[in-house]
Amino acid sequence: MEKNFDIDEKIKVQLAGRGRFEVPLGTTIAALLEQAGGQTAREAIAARLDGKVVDLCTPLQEDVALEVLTFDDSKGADIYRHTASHVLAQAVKRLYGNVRLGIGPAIEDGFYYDFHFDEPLSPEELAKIEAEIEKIIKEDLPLEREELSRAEALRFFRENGETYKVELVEDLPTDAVISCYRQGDFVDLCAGPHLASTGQLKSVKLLNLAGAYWRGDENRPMLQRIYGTAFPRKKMLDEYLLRLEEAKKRDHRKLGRELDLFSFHEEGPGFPFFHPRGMIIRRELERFWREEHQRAGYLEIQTPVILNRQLWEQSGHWDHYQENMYFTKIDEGDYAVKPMNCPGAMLVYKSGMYSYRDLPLRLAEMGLVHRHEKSGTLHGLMRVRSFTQDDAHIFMLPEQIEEEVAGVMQLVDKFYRVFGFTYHVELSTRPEKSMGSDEMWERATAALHAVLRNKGIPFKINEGDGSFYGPKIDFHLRDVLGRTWQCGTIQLDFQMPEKFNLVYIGADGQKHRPVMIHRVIYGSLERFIAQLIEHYGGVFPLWLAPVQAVVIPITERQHRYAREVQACLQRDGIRVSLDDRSEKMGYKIREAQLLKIPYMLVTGEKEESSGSVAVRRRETGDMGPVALDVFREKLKARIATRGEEEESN
RNA sequence: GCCGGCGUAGCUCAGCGGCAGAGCAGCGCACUCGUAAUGCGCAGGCCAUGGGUUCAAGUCCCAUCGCCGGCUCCA
Repeated sequence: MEKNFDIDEKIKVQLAGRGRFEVPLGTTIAALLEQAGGQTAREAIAARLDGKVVDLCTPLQEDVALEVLTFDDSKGADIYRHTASHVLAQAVKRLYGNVRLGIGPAIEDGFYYDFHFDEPLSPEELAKIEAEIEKIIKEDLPLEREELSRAEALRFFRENGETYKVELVEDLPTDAVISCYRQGDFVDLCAGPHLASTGQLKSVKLLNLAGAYWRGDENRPMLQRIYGTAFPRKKMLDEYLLRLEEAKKRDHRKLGRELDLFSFHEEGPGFPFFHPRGMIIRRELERFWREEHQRAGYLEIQTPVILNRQLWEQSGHWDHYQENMYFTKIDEGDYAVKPMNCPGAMLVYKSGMYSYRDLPLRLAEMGLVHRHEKSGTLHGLMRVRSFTQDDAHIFMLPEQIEEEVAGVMQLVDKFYRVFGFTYHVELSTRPEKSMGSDEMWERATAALHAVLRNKGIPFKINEGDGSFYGPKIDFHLRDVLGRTWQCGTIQLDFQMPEKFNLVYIGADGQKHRPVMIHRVIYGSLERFIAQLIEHYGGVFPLWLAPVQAVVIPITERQHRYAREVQACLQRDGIRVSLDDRSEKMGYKIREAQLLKIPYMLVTGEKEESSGSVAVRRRETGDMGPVALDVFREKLKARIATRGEEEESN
């Protein structure tokens, strides 16, 4: 018991949602919450004290406003999982003698901890570690915060051989408060806050094992990272695991194979092969893209895949991008396979003479680029070594920046809307290493700002994350599983026009330098298709479906009629196949459902005699008979609208 | 590229020193069927590739290639 001479002194606490409390000076938050009672108090993880997040064991020293953090609060969830990561570290320390600790933060949906083991850990051992974690939770060890001096901290971690922790302490700013958290026999350097005790953890699960460079630097040692997650209720963990399973089922690599869309082969690692069904999706995406770009005033170009070395030297790629490029020789001359389309577009611009009245000039290109990606980074269609960018370069007057950027944003919005993606926007500003005058940067960044503001679009600023030639706006798609993908980007570029000495003739008859926008909407056709596959779970909307309808005759007697039905729909450009195998109708339907074909047209005796088809929809099942020409017209209309107005039948 | 794991039939997987297996898919035959799997039969393999250990190697060891989970990087 602490002796306190001011034991009678009271302080006033404003507890959010619960009103005012008066308690003795030095009362801990936990004690106050116990007194207050209620659901929130029981689920409390930490508290926000006048805006600062602190442990529940923090004593109250003055009149304050207090807010309880629970798992529902993202900060609360982080604290919960951060404590789980400490328990993981404790378990590992108990089980393995010679192990050194790296770092162990909470991340989205979970946590990890990095360890240096003498002998690599095998995945089977995760179960053992999990069991030890359970034990520590049962032990219900209180977490105690202690602050110590830099010298004390260094001595402590040096004595314990924790070289990584020593490095962390050494790198802390001189004025930093250095704190450790202790739970039983385990002490870890940590700013906190934490749960009050390990017993507050309920469902902790270790998920996988991976290598990770110390401090993310590929020149430093590689540690072993254990990933896990934690939830206050078993049910929440189960739901999360179910979501992971669901994501696995939607994996575009699996669906790509099952739906026969594309393949990869050892003969060309990272180079995708598109199959006929996959090509249909590509072509439909391109068709939509061309229609919309023509409407938006773009002109399409195509530039060569292989270009001379000198061009890449001029563009700066030779110096800055060489390790990602492929090279070849033609008649003794050095050439490179293009990793980007811009230099080609520069040459197209330079082949003409432009007046200010010709601008903006919007040159679009479905450009196939090749980039040498490190072998370990390849990932299905998401990360490949050759891909098609839906590129465009807009050459314009400086005063046209705002309008053009707004135009691109509008186009981006139209595209993502069609696929049912929501998205958020990020604005990246001038990085350390960059080119151009301050004035240019300010002007460009202000222009991007202005467009976002005028459109009332909320955005996040990524300070210093722009490209070296200009600021940019990135679009992050959110798919049906809630994952986000960086997709479209709009980059302002003052550098390329300079390097290539681009000019236009102004109203004053003098030569001026145009400004350029570099932008993509799909990003890369390959990656976008991968996203679509996962977003839709392979269930493509009618206009993208590789097979839009399948005709299913019930017996051989209807084969002739079935062929007529197929031919009738094919004449109008509908992608329709015929399943005339000697199988039962149920079997054919099952197969069509698994292939996610939008319409199954059952043709039996009744349909033949009435010139109709029995329509079965992928989503809703049997819809009953419809006259063939009525169905055909409806289907055509539905395909043409690209799902903008889904009809009921 | 780095760390760890994995490569067996088209696909999903079993076999883990002693004769290479199953289900699905495929092919053939029979069945002619009304909204998610008809039956029978037949094929299908340089067990990723190259080396080694062993009387004997999918199985153990080494190397290479590819894939998977991460790190780094990125459309």
